[in-house]
Amino acid sequence: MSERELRRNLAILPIGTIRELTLLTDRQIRYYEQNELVSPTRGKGGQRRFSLNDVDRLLEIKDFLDAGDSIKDIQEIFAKQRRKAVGKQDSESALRRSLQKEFAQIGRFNH
Amino acid sequence: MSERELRRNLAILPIGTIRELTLLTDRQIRYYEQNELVSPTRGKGGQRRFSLNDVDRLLEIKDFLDAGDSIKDIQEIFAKQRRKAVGKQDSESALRRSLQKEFAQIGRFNH
DNA sequence: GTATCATGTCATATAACCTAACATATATTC
DNA sequence: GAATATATGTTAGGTTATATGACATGATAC
Repeated sequence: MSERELRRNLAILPIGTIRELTLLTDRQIRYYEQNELVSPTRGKGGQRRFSLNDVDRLLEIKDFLDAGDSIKDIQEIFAKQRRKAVGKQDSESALRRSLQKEFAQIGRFNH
Repeated sequence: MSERELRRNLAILPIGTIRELTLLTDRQIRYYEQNELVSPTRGKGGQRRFSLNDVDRLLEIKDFLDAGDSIKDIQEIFAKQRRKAVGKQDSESALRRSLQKEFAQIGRFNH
C-alpha cells in the first residue's frame, strides 16, 4: 500500500468530525455502520474512529440514497466494487485517480 | 491556496488524535498553544480542532526541543520562517516539497 | 540556592459519544 | 387500505474525552 493510501486509511477522525464533513447525522452514520456500509475502528474508550476513505464512502452512500437506491442496493454495489478491485495493482494512474477523488471531496466540503 | 494546502489546513482533528499522532501529552500540546507555537481553532463546544499542518508543526517543535532549543528559540525560528515565506508564490516545486514533508510525517508515525 | 522552564498531576466541570429503545414518515406488499 | 418494511428522529442514562486552573517537581541557568 502506498503511503498516500496509508494516510487516507488512518482511522483518526471522531464521529463529530464526520458529521461536519458529510452533513450526515450521527444516527445515519451509525445506521450505515450497522448495515456494514462503513467499518470504523474503535478507540481506547470504545469510540468510533473514521478515516478519510470512510468520508468518501459516506458521501457515496448519501448520493446513492438520494438517487433512490436502498441500503441493500448499496451493499451490493460495494460488494461488486470489491470484486472488481481484486488483484488490481497499485499504479501511477490509480494514485492519480485517488488524488482526484480526494480533491473532489474537499471541493464538495468547501462548496 | 491550492486544494492540497486547503485540505492540510482543515482543522478537524481533536486533541486525542494529535496525542496519538505526535506522542505528545495533552499538557505539552496545550503548553505549546499557550506559547503560540500552534493555534488550533475551537469547535462548537470549545474543544480544540487541529489540522494536519499542526501535526507537522508539533513534530517540528518536538525535534527542536529535543535538540536543546527553548520555546522562545522556537518562536523566533517560526517567526523567521514566516518572514521568509512572505511573498513566496505557490509553485510546483513547493507542492512537491510539501508532499514530501507529508510523507515523511506519515512515515514517522508508522515507523 | 533561587528563579525559570517544561512538564506532571489532580480536581472539577462541560462536551462528546455510546447503546438501546421507542416513535414516525414514507414507501411497499398483500 | 391495513399491515410491513425502511430510514431516520428522538429521548434517556451512562461512559469517555476534553477544558481550565492550580499546585508540584526535576532540570537548568544564573
